[in-house]
Amino acid sequence: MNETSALKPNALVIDDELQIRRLLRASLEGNGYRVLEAATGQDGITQAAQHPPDVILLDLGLPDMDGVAVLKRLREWSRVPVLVLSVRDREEDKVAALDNGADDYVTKPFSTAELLARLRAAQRHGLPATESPIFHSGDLEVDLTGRIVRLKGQEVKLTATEYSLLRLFVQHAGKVLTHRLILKEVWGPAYVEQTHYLRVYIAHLREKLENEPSKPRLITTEPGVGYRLIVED
Amino acid sequence: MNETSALKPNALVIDDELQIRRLLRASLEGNGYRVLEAATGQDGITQAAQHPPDVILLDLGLPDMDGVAVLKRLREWSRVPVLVLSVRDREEDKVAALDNGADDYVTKPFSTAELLARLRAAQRHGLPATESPIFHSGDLEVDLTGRIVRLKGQEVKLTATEYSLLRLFVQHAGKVLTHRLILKEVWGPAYVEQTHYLRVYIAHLREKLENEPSKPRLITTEPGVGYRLIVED
DNA sequence: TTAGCGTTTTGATACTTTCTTAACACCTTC
DNA sequence: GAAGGTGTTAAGAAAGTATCAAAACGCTAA
Repeated sequence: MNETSALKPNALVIDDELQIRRLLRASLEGNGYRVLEAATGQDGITQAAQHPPDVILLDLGLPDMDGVAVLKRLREWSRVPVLVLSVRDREEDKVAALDNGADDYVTKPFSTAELLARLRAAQRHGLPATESPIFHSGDLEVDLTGRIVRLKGQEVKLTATEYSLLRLFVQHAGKVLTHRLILKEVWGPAYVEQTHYLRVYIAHLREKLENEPSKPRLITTEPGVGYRLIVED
Repeated sequence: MNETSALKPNALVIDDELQIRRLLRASLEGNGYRVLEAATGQDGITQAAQHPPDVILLDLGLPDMDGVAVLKRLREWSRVPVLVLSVRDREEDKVAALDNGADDYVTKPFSTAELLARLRAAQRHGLPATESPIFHSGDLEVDLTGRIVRLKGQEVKLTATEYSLLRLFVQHAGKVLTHRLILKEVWGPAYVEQTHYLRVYIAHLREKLENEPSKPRLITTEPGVGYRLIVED
């Protein structure tokens, strides 16, 4: 039974020097990041827009535009953590970068371990300490981060398997999920033929979540295909 | 962001050297901060709890306790931005501080302008200004700043492990915590498989905190998944 | 250094919940 | 009314959980 795997964070490296990019790619990939690269400020902005990264490493000495200008442009629409890398150690450069939205300023040459630690610190700022997103449909409420299911405000107890089935439906709310897909996601690839498991557990969920389990309104059957979670509101 | 901080942010300086405190006070007051001071780690923690500051400047070389220990204690209940000041320039000191929740690490001697800019950057991560650091649920009361647990007003003595387990629950009150997560946080990553530890200590907590330990209402079991602290009121 | 004490770790066993399987009823379509 | 897919129920098997208690550990004070 598989868990939702924590995805690798994406880091975007904006630096014109190939050597630095290589060094950073090696360090970052060795520490669980997926790395995107841009050699110019313009390209960096474009990439950040197309594939929003979890953190940006920005060199100040770019060929096409000033690093602080890149930062300003980014900050017009994004709050992604930005760690500035620079050979310049002048106070006013640091102040300018930090006051224009940089989360940290690291002077080259830098120690890899320190850089990674500062990166982790910067990433913490990215995550807002907000409430968890809650899925609603009719009387049903599902808090995916708290693993809490409520019906008309009242908590419903689900077993591990029931919950992981419901979570799959919530993650694809409104869409038809085929038997095979559900079995693969909830029980694992070896179980794609065991459609009777699915029937038993769909019955359990309906028993616990539907007003009239024999007339399901929440989890509907798509005969010959699969099931679907209906979204109301 | 709280009202006062919009006008004059409070900065708490934790440093044993009078000279440094004077220097920082001058710089900070000259730039619109209201300054509080503490000469020891213990006093710093107390002051932070009593007058929640908007930002903390923490020296690592304190006489009474290790700076990182102060940081850890603060992070048990507060997310206030902390800027570490230190004469130590060693990589492992920086990594330790940053990974234990510091927002930035500045090596002495520092440039005042840079320090102020880093301070502004740290403050931008502006975290929800101080909720009450005392948690309540039913008869239970947990004071995270003083590490005090009360039941119907009466203090309950918990061992170090019991407290750190309870603290984890309080910090994620209402949410289901998986066995693995709890074991990783309380015992360390090497113990994620030792679910037996967890059972024993959950039993201890229930024995000390529940009315009827065999019918737990406070710490509930989510079979096959983990445990959860129930929030009442 | 050692004795004593509270805490942590380990082990054994009883207990509870969930999973798996199977048997059968049902409904819809041809 | 047969056939295929679907729904319901229940029981044993398996997995996970609670509890008690003893052993090992580590700290403090004599």
